[in-house]
Amino acid sequence: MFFSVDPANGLAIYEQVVRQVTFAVAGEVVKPGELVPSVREVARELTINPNTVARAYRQLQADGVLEPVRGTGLAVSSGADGRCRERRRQFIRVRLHQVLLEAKQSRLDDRELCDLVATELAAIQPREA
Amino acid sequence: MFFSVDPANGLAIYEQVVRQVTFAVAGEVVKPGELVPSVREVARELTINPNTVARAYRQLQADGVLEPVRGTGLAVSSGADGRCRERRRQFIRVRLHQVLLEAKQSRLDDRELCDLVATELAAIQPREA
Amino acid sequence: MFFSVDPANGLAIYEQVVRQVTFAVAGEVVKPGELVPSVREVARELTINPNTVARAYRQLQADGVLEPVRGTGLAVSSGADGRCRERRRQFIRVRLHQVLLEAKQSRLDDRELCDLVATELAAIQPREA
Amino acid sequence: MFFSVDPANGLAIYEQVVRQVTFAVAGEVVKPGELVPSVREVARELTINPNTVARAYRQLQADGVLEPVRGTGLAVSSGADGRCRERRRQFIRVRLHQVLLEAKQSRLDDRELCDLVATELAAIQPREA
DNA sequence: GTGGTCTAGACCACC
DNA sequence: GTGGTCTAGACCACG
Repeated sequence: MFFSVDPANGLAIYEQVVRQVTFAVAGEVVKPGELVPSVREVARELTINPNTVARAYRQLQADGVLEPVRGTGLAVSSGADGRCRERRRQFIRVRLHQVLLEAKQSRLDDRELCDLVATELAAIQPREA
Repeated sequence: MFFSVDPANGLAIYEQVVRQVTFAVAGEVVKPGELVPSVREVARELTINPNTVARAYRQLQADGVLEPVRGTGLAVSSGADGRCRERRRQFIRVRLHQVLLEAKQSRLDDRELCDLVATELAAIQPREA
Repeated sequence: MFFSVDPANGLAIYEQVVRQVTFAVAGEVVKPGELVPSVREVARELTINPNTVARAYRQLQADGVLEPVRGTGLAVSSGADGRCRERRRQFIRVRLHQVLLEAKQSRLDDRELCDLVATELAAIQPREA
Repeated sequence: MFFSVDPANGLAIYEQVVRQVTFAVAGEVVKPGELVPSVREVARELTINPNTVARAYRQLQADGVLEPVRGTGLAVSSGADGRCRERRRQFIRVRLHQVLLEAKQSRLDDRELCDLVATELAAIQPREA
């Protein structure tokens, strides 16, 4: 299993699944043509409702990330990796923009904001000379 | 009026009001002891329901940011500015952490991530040397 | 001035004034026939709205505790001391009953309740061999 | 249903619900992990508005007494029993203190006060040796 | 089915 | 005028 969810996250569980799968494809943890775990398996593994997984997979099909293989399961669509990378980039970009804009609009001091960004960037990247 | 809301933001309107007021106090747009606009005034101004504003103001009282002045209105509590600044810092910090961690976990390339951060930081800051 | 109010008490200010005067009469701090401070004086002293004091005095007249002395002010009614003592007794009795009943209904342990009562009784009475 | 409300109590209905639930948890009528009756069920049972119940439950979440189980309902938080017991104790203690102090300050005779306390304590306790 | 949110409109006490 | 409370009814996302 290449993803997990946090039920007490505030975000909808099915959305967490959608994003996790999208990012897994973007990061080439699963490649086009490979099968993703079945709805039942994911539900059992994460102890969430199968309906919730089904809903996520339904949206991923609508997104063109997954496609059904008759009688076998769901596979990552060909070319989905590129699209997922773009989606990941957009996602990160928008969220970054939001938080930085919000900080600026709240009249947070420039220096304090830069400090925060630097600190958090460093915290994320364990090794960085 | 020192704040506004976006009804189609995804976030609850009352939460937007709570945050806006908190940030306004943090940025010293309103200072301790000063009255905030009345429930009805805010509701009229933002064309939202008075109950929604009342709910936000109620939470701000629970947060120790506002306090009632009987028959007069709600005023910023003394010492609320410091607490609001801390709350603002925490808020920004957590959101930054979330998005950066998410980027890292999705195996986004370090260089691409840094480019994004630099770009968005520049976009936020009007003056660019 | 033989009483005070706490604006941030939750209870209405005018009710606090009513009760304080009633209890002052019951405790013979002011006796029948004596004048109570004027509306303006009380308002100035407690820095509350004169309307609020007037309202309290109005109710005290309706209660038969105060009566107007033409051109002079308001005086404690004759016989008001007895009535105020009875009112005070009732008031305390009812409030005691409420809190004890509530404690019992919430399944608070008998022993813990008795401890609380004893402790608070002792705290009230500074000297008690 | 392990609680009830009195609409004409002076206290806000939602506050009565908050207190009843808190005391029920303190008295182990409901235990951590167990679900509390749904908003709609309580509203139907007590014939009050669902919004009023929702408001009480919202505050209980803020108090850390209840926590949402997505799509299932609200459950008593783990460790809430201890906190609720402490809160119950504080609540009773403060109310006792208020009424006793008030009695003392109104110069009520010590003997009369003790009589009142003894009488009401006896009235509360069914068994009387 | 669950809780969460919002709107609309009403009544209250207080100043 | 102010905030506080309650009711009524609607829509949403989630499981």
